[in-house]
Amino acid sequence: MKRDSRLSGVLHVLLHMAEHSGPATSEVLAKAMSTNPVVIRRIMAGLREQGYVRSEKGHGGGWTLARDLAEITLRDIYDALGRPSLLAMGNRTEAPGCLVEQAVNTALDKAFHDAEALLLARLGEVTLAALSADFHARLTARSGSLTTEFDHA
Amino acid sequence: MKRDSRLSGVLHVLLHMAEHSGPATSEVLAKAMSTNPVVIRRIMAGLREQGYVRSEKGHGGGWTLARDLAEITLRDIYDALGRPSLLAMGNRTEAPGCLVEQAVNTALDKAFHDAEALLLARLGEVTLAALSADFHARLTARSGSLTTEFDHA
DNA sequence: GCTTCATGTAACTTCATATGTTACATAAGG
DNA sequence: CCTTATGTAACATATGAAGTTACATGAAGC
Repeated sequence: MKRDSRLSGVLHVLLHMAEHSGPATSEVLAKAMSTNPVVIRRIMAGLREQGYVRSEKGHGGGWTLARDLAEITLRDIYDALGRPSLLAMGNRTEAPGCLVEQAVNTALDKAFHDAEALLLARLGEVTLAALSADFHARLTARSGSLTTEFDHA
Repeated sequence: MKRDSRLSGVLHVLLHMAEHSGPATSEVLAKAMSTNPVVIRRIMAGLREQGYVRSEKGHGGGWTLARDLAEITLRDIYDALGRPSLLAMGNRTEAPGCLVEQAVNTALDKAFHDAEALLLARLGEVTLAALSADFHARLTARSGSLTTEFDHA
């Protein structure tokens, strides 16, 4: 199962934007994420609709945060991405009339639902500000300069 | 994200085997699951190695349960399948040296790990016997005959 | 023995989807 | 009006589950 890394990617981008003064272009963010500018725009489009970021065209344009990091939880970002399925496993739906399948699916669904609920609750507890604070803690722990550590490549 | 339905499929097959007197051939199980016999064999191969089922070739051959349903939990089956990833979401690993990515991944990993642990715990609480009991309860609730309800098609 | 029925397995195709790329339209500075 | 940026469609690629075909292996019945 290939795992969806969009949530991880978006959070990465948003934190980089927070460290960036002024609008950050898709190209700059793409370089930092070793990906393509179009991928950045595609991911950010959903966030813009939800009001988490703003975009501006033309000279001096790019992406800026529209809210304080303390107001955004990981759950918010997950929702803004369209709530992609969290679990890699699902039920067969070939024969929903089969009572055996119903028994199996009912049991699995319960376990799956509980796990999803816990995960969503955990994501709701963490703000981007907390992640940013963790980042800065790691930064000082390494005693490196911001610009140096900021580079990926 | 396409979801892996092997666990659901295997449980379905095992419960059908429990209702089946004598060895069930891959072809019979495949028909009940509306899939291909080879898919059945592929999935069952792992279970055989773990001692949950036996297979016999030739006339009168097929698959039989090697243990009591009460001794097998959903977690056991999950393990026998090779513990495929439970979560559909993962971390980017493009720039593991990036402190921003480290902060993001640490937070996500924690949430993911908690959810996985809960799910595995839940799976460990449910035995195949419990699922079978649920199936039989549904059967009597519908007041149908076993042979009729057993058919998918 | 030989035929038949079944599993065992490799190799291939198909399908879904995240990800990456190209191309071009649109809008805002200068 | 040229440059810079986003916006988006269209296409390409990669991965992995699921399905299929083909053939080998082994056990029962004749």
